[in-house]
Amino acid sequence: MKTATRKEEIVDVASQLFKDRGYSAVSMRDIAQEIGMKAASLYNHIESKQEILSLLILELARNFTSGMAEVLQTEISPLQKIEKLIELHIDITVNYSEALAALNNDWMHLEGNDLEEFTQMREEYEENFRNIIKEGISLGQLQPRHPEVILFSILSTLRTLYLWYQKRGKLDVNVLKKDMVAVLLRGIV
Amino acid sequence: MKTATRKEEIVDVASQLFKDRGYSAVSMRDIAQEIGMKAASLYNHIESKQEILSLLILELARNFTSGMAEVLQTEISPLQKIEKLIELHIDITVNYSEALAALNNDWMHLEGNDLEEFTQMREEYEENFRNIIKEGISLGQLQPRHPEVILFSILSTLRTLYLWYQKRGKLDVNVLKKDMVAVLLRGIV
DNA sequence: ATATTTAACTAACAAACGTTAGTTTTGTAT
DNA sequence: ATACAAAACTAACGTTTGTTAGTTAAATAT
Repeated sequence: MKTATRKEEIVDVASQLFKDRGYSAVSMRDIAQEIGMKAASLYNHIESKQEILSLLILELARNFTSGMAEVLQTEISPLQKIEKLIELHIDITVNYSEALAALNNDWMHLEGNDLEEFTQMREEYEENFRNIIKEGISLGQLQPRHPEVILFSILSTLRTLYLWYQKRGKLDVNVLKKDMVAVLLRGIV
Repeated sequence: MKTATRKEEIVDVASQLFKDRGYSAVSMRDIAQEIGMKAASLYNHIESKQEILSLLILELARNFTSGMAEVLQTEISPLQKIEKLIELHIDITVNYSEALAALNNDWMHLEGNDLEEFTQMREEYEENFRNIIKEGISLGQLQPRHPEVILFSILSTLRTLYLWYQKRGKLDVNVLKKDMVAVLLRGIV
């Protein structure tokens, strides 16, 4: 992937290292070396190591939030909304798998307002998802099981999809969407 | 939980900190302070920070391996084997949720032989699980979908269950087992 | 060509890291 | 009471950490 600016390149390279080793185990010297410069030079483009993490995670979180907003304002059934959300996760996974790793594993290393903003977005996202599930149960479209269990089983699969998509990365995106929707909604038996 | 020896207490306290912040972000001084001693004193009981991680992860991994072995040698159908494995994961989650976090998030910080041993156990476990799924498909007990997708959707849910079990930790274990089996096997629609 | 900005560099900082050495306290057995 | 072992302590080590200051090279504008 060609990165336009140097700042974007730094964030991009950092995200790959974060995915493999985690935020705390990656030093500024590691990032610099991977690019081919000295650590001090990074600071001509970014403010701090924190800023890299913040850029990675918050940008992606806003992506999820706006995707959810779009689904919510579409006039379709709860079941169709869930399908749309599954597709949203898959699209994001395919395009931002490195940043997704940081979001999943290193969000707790955000500081101050960034941390607050993230956790709030995450809570809201889950709450919206939960409400869709509850509505689906009310309408008889979903099995009358504990909404929390349903929400968890769907989200945990979608959130860790990035780990698998790269490893067995030959699957076509549209095939993957069809299969995931089928497995998550209709089970495997 | 009462811990018999001081070594066990150190490992136990460390596992809680690792769960919240990750291995690399937790210092020996953090662990010591939580217990109420100085960092240097830890070395009267353990060899290194690495040893703590290794004890946590490898012990748990062997737990999964022996659980899988037990399921494999039982003469039941593939579907029933999958149910047994779901219950195995839930039992382990309930009893070792802190160590599970380390296993999931910090295994890559294992070194040398420990890292090799872990990755091999993990590969074998997944391979065994995959074979059970394939057999289930052959027998017509499971939908004829890509085994990889089925394996992934089940494992990703079970592996991150520890994140949810504590947050909404009021659910009875047996209820949880029933619900998870139902959701994972028969879907939600 | 000259001046100005951009982005690299070297050197160094103070703090935190895992760990070791040597010493003192604590608990137990005789 | 004395001797011994276990487990705490203080002090310090050599590295590594994120980051700053000051300087030089490269690119751009006038």
